[in-house]
Amino acid sequence: MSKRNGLTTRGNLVAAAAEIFDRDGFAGTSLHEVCARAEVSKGALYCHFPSKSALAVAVIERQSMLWHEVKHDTCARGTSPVQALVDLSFEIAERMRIDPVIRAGCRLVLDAELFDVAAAGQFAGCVMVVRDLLIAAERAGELVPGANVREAAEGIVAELIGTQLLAQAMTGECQLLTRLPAIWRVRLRGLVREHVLAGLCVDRHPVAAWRI
Amino acid sequence: MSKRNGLTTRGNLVAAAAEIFDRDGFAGTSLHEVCARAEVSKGALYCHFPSKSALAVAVIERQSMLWHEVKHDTCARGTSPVQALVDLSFEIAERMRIDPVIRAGCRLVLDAELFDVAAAGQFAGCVMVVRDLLIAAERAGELVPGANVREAAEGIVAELIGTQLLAQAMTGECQLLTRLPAIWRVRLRGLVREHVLAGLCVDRHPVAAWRI
Amino acid sequence: MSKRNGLTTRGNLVAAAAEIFDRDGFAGTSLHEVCARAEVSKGALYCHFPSKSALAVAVIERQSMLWHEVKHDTCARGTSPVQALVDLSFEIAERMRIDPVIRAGCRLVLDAELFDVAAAGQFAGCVMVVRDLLIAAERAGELVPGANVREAAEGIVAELIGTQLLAQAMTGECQLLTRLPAIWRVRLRGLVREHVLAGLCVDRHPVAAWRI
Amino acid sequence: MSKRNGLTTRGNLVAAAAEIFDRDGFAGTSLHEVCARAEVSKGALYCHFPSKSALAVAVIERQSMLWHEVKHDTCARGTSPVQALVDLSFEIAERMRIDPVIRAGCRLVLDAELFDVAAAGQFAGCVMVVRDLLIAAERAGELVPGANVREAAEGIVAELIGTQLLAQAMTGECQLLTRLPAIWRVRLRGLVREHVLAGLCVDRHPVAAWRI
DNA sequence: ACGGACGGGACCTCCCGTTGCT
DNA sequence: AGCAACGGGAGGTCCCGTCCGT
Repeated sequence: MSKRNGLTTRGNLVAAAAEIFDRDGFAGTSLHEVCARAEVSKGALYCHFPSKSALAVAVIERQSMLWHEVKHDTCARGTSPVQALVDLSFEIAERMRIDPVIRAGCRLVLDAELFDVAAAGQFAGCVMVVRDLLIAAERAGELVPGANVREAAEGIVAELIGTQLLAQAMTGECQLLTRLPAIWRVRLRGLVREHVLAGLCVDRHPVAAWRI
Repeated sequence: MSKRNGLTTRGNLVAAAAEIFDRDGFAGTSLHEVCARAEVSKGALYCHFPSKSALAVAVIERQSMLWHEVKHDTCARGTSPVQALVDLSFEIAERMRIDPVIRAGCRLVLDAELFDVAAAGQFAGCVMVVRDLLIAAERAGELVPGANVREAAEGIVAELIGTQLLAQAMTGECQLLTRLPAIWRVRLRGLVREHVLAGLCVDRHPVAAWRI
Repeated sequence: MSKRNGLTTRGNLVAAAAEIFDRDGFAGTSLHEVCARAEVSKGALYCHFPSKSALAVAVIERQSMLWHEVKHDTCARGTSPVQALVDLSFEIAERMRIDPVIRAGCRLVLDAELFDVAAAGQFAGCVMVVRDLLIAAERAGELVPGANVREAAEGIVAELIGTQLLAQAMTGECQLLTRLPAIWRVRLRGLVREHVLAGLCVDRHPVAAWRI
Repeated sequence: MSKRNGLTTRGNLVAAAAEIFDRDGFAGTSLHEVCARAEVSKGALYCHFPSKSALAVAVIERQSMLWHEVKHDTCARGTSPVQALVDLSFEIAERMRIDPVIRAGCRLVLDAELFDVAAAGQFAGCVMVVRDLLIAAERAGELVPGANVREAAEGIVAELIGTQLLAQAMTGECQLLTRLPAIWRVRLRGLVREHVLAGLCVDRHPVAAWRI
């Protein structure tokens, strides 16, 4: 077999692990299958990760990086903060539907207390991204006075996650995307000023294709 | 060992399984440990459940029964439907904190697609309970005109679940109870009439002790 | 459930055991499946047989009884001893094809040394039946002078069994019946007098239907 | 423990498996005991054979190889084809008595329909070896005119197998060797020309020691 | 005679992590 | 860096035989 780059091997392993963690959970995942999908051998895996847990942490960390990439891409469009928040939610929903890294990360944090630290950082990062956007919106005068930014940020993320899980459990598929407009209709009422709400586009803004 | 009743053994197994499924997930749970905790042997388990999956389904089904018990108990107090809904949410939150059957059921439905049918029924039952209360509230004239009952029910359940998961992942504990007032403040705004909202008690109503 | 006769239960168990021993061998047979097929419970089985081995021995003993039944039926037709021997072989071949008791008995004697005694008696009985017919033929002057009756009897039974196994292993089915004429052509040459051989009907003589 | 060669481990496993399959049959064999006898661990076995069935198939395949080795060795002596056939039968009989691979292979093909393909190939190979020798004998003018070579080959193998099984079941030991002269006396009559038969040595020709 | 919960024990499978070798 | 063989162990399954109750 041709020699691969070390980084390539590591990346393949994380990608393969994300897919199978997403499908089978942490305890249900076999490193053998991960190696087979990444087309490397067990020895190679243990060259990069000292244990199964370390591999899972790597998946979670990669998910965290994706969070910030998404936020950066969304903000780069130059829309208003609230609009950026809505767009961000669509982007998150889309990724929860198809990106194994995101899906696996969400699942792993529920699977084991081993990952508490990583998991906390993970969700905290997500909440922080939302809160930062809300703070920016507050500074831009888009929020109603007296809005509790921290509470709102946590509530938004919680509802997104809950909706995703509920939809997945009940329909077997993820329909978070189709529920987003209704969610925002409830969420933004009482949080965003009327005139901002009127100018908001609560729909999907396709961004440029992003690599898996 | 003395001979126990078959139903007692079965109940012990479900209770023990709920605790360990809750702690370790489906794939991470060892039937050996379940048997040890229930103080029965592997053979006895095999008498009642043909497989690990069947045991998990039994846990989920028992959770569904608890849902309806909770609803029944809550409605039996004779309060208004909206108040019953709020009280119900506190009851659910409390059980999510301490009742292994409820916790395990919530976790199992995320663990395997094997349980899709059971899981769908499970969450569907929960949504249905909420929706029934909302419909009763609508008939009692407690809701604002034009309220989308179905959407609201799904949104409420989704936010409760998401909040629970988020709190658990970030803090290691479940703090759904402390977040409920804030959740209802957002949720009921625009759904329930002002005068009803004013008379609402958004706090915990301890019910009679319930057996595990 | 209606009360069954004790003997009926025992007979059902032997019949069910024969089918499954035939299919799965001794070690591969589950008493659970035997009980299910016989529509009795484990307790009932252990009322009649103290162990799995005892059940197998009962199957073998029943097979021995069938051997002698077959011989009796065949001799009752009043043909010459050599003709009776040929007819008997067809009857044996037919039963090896469809009678679970015979098939299971043949298989069990190869499965465990636990049954050595029973097995020896089993095959010895079969050889004895053949030898008795050969002795009768010798007395009737149908054999060539100097024929070794004992050797011939063992050889005949050995070839029948070997042919059965070979055919079964190679074709997945038992074609002993179709090979019998060729076997007898070789076997009887040098054993039976020419004029007897000329009058012999080497073909299947269907006897009256026999119960399973 | 010191690292062994992969092929050595595999060979040890097949040899150990042959012994225990021979003694206990397929279903009655414990892979734990196989591993203990081969002095390898379960994991090592799993590296070479994905399942118990695969291990059994490997035993059968090795037996097939032994068949052809035996034929090759026998023919290499340069005797006449019929003499080679007789010598081959003694070799087979000897191996059936002491070679676990041969014994296990014979037993496995009766144990499970899983091995139908392997079993068919196994016995077909044995029949083919005999038939090839008979064809060579026919070309050498050693057979009587009109001899049915195919029928004779199958009959010979069938009688050898049947005799082996019968002797084993009745006496607990294998006495095929002692019965071979009598078998050949019957078998070769009417198949081989008189003058060839006269010069035949129907006795054991010890070959060079062969490795297990 | 019969039913079925029950005990305890292996069975095969398969997994995680290590080790010598390339 | 990467690999195949390997070690040890535990998991789920299922089985045989017992025991109480009917």
